Amino acid sequence: MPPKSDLPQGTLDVLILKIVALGPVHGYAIAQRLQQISRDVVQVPQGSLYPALHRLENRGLLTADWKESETGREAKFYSLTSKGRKHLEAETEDWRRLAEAVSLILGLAEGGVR
Amino acid sequence: MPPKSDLPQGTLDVLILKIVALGPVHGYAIAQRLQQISRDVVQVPQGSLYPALHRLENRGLLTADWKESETGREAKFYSLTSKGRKHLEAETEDWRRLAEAVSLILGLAEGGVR
DNA sequence: ACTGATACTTTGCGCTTCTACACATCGGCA
DNA sequence: TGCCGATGTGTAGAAGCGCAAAGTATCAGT
Repeated sequence: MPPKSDLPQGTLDVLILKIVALGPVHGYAIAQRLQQISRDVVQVPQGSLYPALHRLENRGLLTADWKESETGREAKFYSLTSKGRKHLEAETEDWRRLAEAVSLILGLAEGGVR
Repeated sequence: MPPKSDLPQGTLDVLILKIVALGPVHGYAIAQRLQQISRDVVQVPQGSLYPALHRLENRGLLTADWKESETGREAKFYSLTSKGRKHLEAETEDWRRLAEAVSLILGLAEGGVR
């Protein structure tokens, strides 16, 4: 079981947007899914999750509605706005480019740059 | 030419350590190499670079010596300590695990989790 | 009656990054 | 001679973000 990693600043937003993009979900479920899919590498504390959700809602990337959850309890279900969808695409592209660049650098051999 | 991406928190340290690991270099050259290798994806402002270097030095991961640079000017050359080398290995491993997890999540299809 | 899981909220701390400066030397060019 | 860009290091202020911690509430199982 791999130990968890703290999330770099800005990464949480993209992950949340992506999960929400798969269909309306409430906050608690988002954290569970992230943890589950990443096999415990990504663990989102509530103190990080809910402020992030409010942030995204204030930016107009998410909308929220109170509905009944699967367990019969009231929960806030988040959906992606069209603005959020565009943002997700851009952020995803950014991540890909960055991840490629970082991997390139970290993969450098002792020889240096040629 | 791809637009630059802002670096997520903590990523800068690993990149710096990696460049320094290839051989002693001064700060200015570190920024140049990062930008060059990443094809302008990674651009390190001086206001981010030097505080990061001091931070790493204070943590005992880097040591600094004033030497004459290639152009004949005085410059601070940074070297990796053994502690820094261990740290770099651990951080690199962390990055790999995280990048894999994030890519996994961002690569999810509309179908959701099975 | 108690514990654990579900579900949301808020506060305060600490850290990092960015923008914007400031300072200094050197080479090239008009 | 005067100016500008590149080289090279540095600081100050502001803004953002993630995390720990604590609080609130309901529900299922023991």
